[in-house]
Amino acid sequence: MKRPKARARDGDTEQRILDAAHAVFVARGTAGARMQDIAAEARVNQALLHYYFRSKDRLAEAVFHRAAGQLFPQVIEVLASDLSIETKVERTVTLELDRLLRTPYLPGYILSELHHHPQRVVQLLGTVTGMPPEVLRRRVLAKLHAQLGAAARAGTMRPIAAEQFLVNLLSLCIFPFAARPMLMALLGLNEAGFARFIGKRRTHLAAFVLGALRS
Amino acid sequence: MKRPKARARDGDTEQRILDAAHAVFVARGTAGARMQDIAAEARVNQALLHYYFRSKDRLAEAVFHRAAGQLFPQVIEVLASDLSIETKVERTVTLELDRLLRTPYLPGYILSELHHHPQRVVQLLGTVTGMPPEVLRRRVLAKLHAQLGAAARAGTMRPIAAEQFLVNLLSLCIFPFAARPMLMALLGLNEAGFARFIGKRRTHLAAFVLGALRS
DNA sequence: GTCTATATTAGGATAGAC
DNA sequence: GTCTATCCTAATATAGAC
Repeated sequence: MKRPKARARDGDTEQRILDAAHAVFVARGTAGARMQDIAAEARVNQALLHYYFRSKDRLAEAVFHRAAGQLFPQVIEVLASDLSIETKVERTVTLELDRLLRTPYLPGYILSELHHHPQRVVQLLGTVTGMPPEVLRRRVLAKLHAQLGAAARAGTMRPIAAEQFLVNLLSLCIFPFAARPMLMALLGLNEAGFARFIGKRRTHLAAFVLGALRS
Repeated sequence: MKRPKARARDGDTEQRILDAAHAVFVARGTAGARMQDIAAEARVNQALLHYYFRSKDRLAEAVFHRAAGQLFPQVIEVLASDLSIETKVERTVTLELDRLLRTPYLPGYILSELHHHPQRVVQLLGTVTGMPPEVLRRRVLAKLHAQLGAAARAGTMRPIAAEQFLVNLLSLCIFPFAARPMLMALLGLNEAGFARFIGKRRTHLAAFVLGALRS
């Protein structure tokens, strides 16, 4: 039974470092983060960060990878499933808003990282979802395309391209968090007010999107 | 007629520096940007950056301020006006998508900066719009609230909170650009493909939003 | 595995000539 | 206003003891 010195009750060191790095990278961005700050947050010294992760860059990648992994698989699962469009909309909204309310800063971090390191998008879609981008695309978009097309032909929904549908849904769920500082100022909300706003949004959004689709 | 040495045909130095700084800050973020790179891009030496802007921080603020100023006033103008809700939606969509198509990286930059420097949001709303946040809020939200309320009572639209309406509209327009690298990979688009996607979106979005509002 | 101490470079900022 | 040269701290990374 191999086990390191079992310091305090903090779980093992590598995890502690990852958690600390997550906090610092999210707050300051990869470029703005300081290894010293991460070490302090993890209550270890700087050398140990390099022992486990070799360089700041690799540590940043590890953090990004883990964060992205928490965020995407669930939604993809839902959207690629055989559920009805109505259920997909409702479930996606609930799933995403509840998830993001617990980590409201994640979208800002992910989008910021992707903006400054577009090469990470490969890692994001590939490694995180477990399938190559083309497969992911086929699974999700093809399914939506089929469902939306059928509904349109049946006359129950007005026609909409699967891509626009997908982007609309993601926009409406994610943007409020990505733009949170701006929206809080614009709408005059504090943390609690923002949470209430999202709470109302949980019921509002499904109605809004389904209303837009209904013919 | 005061005029500096009139180097090349580049406009004056301060402008050149601002433009160069814009390019570098947008690409790498404030923390990741290097003063040396900005100097090179502007074809001046590093000392001159400090002569004009005193410090990297002030230069970053100047760039952010200018960028934000290009982005917001127009939409605010439209949304606070006396135009009908329908016209506001159509005009906002067209205005925003056309504007962003010319500078698709701007939302990523602005959101990234706001995420890492939330204090800039004050500057953003205040200085950029020319009015204090509360006034801005009253002007835009009060107007929308009145219009949406009237339409709901008249039975022509289903009820919707002004805040949700505003956030929905902004989300649908801005998010695709903020998440551009991700969406391009997810949808399998190159630059041209993304532009076509947005082109279709110009007509799609107005119909989508107005469809959602119609009772 | 974890630490202290230190090497080394990078990068923002300034002095001072022109 | 613009340049060259340089200062100086901050920050990543490594060496080597324990």
